[in-house]
Amino acid sequence: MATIQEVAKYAGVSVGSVSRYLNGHKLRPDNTKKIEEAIHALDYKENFFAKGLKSNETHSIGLLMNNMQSNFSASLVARIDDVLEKEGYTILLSNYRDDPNRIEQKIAFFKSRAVDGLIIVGAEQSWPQLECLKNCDIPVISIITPLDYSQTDSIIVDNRASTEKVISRMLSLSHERIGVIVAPQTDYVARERFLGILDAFETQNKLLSESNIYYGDYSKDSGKRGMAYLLSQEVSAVFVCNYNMSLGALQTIHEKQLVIGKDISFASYDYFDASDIFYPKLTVIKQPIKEIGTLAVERLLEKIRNKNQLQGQIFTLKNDVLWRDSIIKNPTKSE
Amino acid sequence: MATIQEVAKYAGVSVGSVSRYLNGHKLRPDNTKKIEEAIHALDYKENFFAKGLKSNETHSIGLLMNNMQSNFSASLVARIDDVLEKEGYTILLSNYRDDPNRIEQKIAFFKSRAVDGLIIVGAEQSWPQLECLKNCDIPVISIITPLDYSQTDSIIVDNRASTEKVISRMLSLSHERIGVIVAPQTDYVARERFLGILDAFETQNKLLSESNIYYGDYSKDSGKRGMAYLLSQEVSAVFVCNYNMSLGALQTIHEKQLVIGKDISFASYDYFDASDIFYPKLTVIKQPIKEIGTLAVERLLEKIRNKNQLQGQIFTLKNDVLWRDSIIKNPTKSE
DNA sequence: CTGTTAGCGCGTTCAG
DNA sequence: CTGAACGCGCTAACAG
Repeated sequence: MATIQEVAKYAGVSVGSVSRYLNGHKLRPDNTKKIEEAIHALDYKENFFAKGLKSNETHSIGLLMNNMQSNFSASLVARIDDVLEKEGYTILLSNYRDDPNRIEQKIAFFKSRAVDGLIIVGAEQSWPQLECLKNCDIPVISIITPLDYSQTDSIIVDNRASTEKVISRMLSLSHERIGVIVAPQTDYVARERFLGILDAFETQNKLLSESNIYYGDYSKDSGKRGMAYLLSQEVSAVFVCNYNMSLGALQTIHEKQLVIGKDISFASYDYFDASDIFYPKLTVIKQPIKEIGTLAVERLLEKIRNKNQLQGQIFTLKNDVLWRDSIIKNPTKSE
Repeated sequence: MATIQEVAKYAGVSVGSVSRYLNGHKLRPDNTKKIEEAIHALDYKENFFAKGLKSNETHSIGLLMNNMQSNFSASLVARIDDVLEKEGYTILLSNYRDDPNRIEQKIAFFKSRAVDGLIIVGAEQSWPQLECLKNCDIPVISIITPLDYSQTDSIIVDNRASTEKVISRMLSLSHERIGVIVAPQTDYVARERFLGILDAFETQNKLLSESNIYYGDYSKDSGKRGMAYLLSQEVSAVFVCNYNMSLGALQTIHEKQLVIGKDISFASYDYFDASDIFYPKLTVIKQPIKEIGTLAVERLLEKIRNKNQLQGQIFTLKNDVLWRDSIIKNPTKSE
């Protein structure tokens, strides 16, 4: 690898001139030309380490995912990569698998790699392991969950409002026994989505019976069990609060040979490839992944440029509801 | 950030001793103790750049994905991350979206970031943009497709044999009109899978009619059209060669209100979450993702330690076939 | 075993 | 506008 010194010697100028050339300063045309030739001839490439030693910048950001197994995760990573790439940045990726201890360790690890910023997906404010973000010297963006640290931006979606919409519609279609499979209420998004469900019932002055609520644990298996339980409660419509559990719920429905959009109405949170291959297609709440990714990167880079001086903000984006025929009017109710 | 010099001064020893301590050399117990205290008191952290300037190592590897939208991709990334993490390495991730030009550019980019090695997923030998791998100074592992460069390892699966198994079974179950949706034959995996199909027919002395082959383009939409076409050919069983096209095929099946495992037999290449939620579950060829990821990382690290001296090899892993009841005996044929 | 010191490649002073 | 020299933090080679 050619160094700046070699380029200088080859070009017959000083290293200072080469450095200035590389950093966009103007210098004598003949020198400029000689340097350009030298760089080309020697195939000079800047040295990442030497540069970083001075600038303390890597032009890379750390991306901490809570999991990697959903359409949401995969699309988000892809989007962030796309946007970042255009700015000459790259992703350091890691998956903390919903484990607060791992997240702490990974944050430290990324810092030791001198990332210029951090994007964290799905971290809970309540985790004590996040203390290290309190006085973090690099910019941090939280996605999915709001994090209340003075410098940290949060990008979230209207979990509550969008869930409310779907349940409202079910109620409007005369479903009186609506079953819901919810996630553990220890988590922010789980709570918000549940609140949206309650909002809908309240607005329409209806009551959600406790026996029509199944508390799952995010796993597909709990979705499966939940749906079996709810069917035993003779619900006519079901809403599932997350992707994995909806897979399990669908499995139960199919095993029992029930037909969605006929025997039962169904909707769930989170779009996935397969939501479109059923007939009818499934009604789902679709998060604006591209917008989330774009905004996250834009804000992060802005903070990097401002040396992390910007005050933390919360951005709330709107989900899309894909209305399909998996929800129908309750057939047991006539007008 | 405290430096090694400050630690040395605080501990009352020389920088050399501190450096040696940090690198695991033995030194006088009293000095060891003083240094440890100093490191703790000053909260010393090694400087990534200074270290790299000497060692030329980043303990990071570049991971180049062809896409990020399948279960396969997501699981592979997660696995590689897991295995790498234990060794103190991290992933630089990028997605070249099946674009040879982007791959070339990304390789250069990663090299400029001084990655210690490269894992490339799904690159085709025929791409001229891959020339840069010919005399690559860092280790390279190719996943999915074999790459014939002297230093490059390839980790592939038995596309051909596993496809052959599935088609053979369909033939054994008296299916005479088997439809297949295949991918463009410009790509390695597409060719292998197609060859597996042909193998099965040949072995059983049967003929695959050209009119029962649909050439898709990997897209879901082509799968949709392909299935509609094949149904018009009155096939009794269908095999789809990749994930996206199988989604489209399933959509058509459902739209036409056909029941898999009754009206039609179905199988496809690549496992996905939703393959399990149908009733019956879908027969799929499942790639050994974890083994692929583990082996890739192991070989890569081995090559890094050997300074890329190891001769390139091809490793072929075996797919798993998940046999489910989506394939049945051809009901129109009696014994 | 320990201390000293010369670079690694670059940016940024200075003095010219 | 240019060139020389220093220092970023660390390792390794050498001398003690």
